[in-house]
Amino acid sequence: MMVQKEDLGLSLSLNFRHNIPNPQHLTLISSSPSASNPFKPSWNDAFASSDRNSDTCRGETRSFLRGIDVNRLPSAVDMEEEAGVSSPNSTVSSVSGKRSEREPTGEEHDMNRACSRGVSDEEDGETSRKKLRLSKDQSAILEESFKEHNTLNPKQKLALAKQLGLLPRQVEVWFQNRRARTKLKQTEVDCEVLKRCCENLTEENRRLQKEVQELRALKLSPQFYMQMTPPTTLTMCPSCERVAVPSSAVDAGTRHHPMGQAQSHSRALGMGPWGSAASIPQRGFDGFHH
DNA sequence: TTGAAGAGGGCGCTTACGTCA
DNA sequence: GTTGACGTAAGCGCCCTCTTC
Repeated sequence: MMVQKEDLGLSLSLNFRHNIPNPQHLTLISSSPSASNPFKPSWNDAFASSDRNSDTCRGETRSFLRGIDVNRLPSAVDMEEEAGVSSPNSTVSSVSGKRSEREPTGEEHDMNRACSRGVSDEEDGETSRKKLRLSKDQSAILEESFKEHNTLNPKQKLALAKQLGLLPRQVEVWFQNRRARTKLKQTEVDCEVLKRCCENLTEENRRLQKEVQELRALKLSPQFYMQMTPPTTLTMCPSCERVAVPSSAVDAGTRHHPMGQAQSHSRALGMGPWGSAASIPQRGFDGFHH
């Protein structure tokens, strides 16, 4: 289904109420409308006050939905509509996520059987689980709804189920699976970013190790120290990130600073903050200052 | 005010089915 | 026609939050 795949790329930054490993977790792509408004309360409140969102979507899609859905169950829809949301014996609870509550009634079981496209009653045994395939239009509408809000309250669920000619349970399952797919996609993206970050850090570590080796070589060869041009990696000013003039390691420290902040450029000498244990292994510099 | 019980919803994991190469 | 990979609808158990008593 192309719509879903495309939308996966657009909805990668959705936040979930649960299972957020880190509040500052990576959020890379946020072009989805749901990304800008990922939190449930505002959406639910908006829906509770009026069914504007659903009505808008419904108005655009209801017309062409009629008669196109191979799985459509008008009788089921009417039954759902008649079920009161607040009633403890309502269909909402009977089709909600819990297994004990999902035990289908006789009529609901018949609906589920009827939803099994192309499966005859003879083939559909009591223990077999026949899956229906949502139509492209149904998936598209669900995607549109998901873009607006990635969770549904019972009212929304019923409205969407009615609109699509599906059972509320089917809408609920679809949203659950859709959230799972979005999270999986986001996890993959985060993993890629972390991998690149790790590679960068590895490269940085390699560079610093090399720098340490160079400094150690300088330490072990003081007779060459004064004649040597400092390694280019050692002449970067840590404060202004300008490369010092390599004419002299000593001069490099003060050449381009009007205030003569020699301590900022003492790195080539193995002194100062960069030359201390702050960023370079201490054992490499023990005795170097003394 | 506090705590137990139940309902409802979400998520992770898994299974089973449909589709396609 | 068969098969394996893949996508996805759906089942199940657990956890959390909220409400009620």
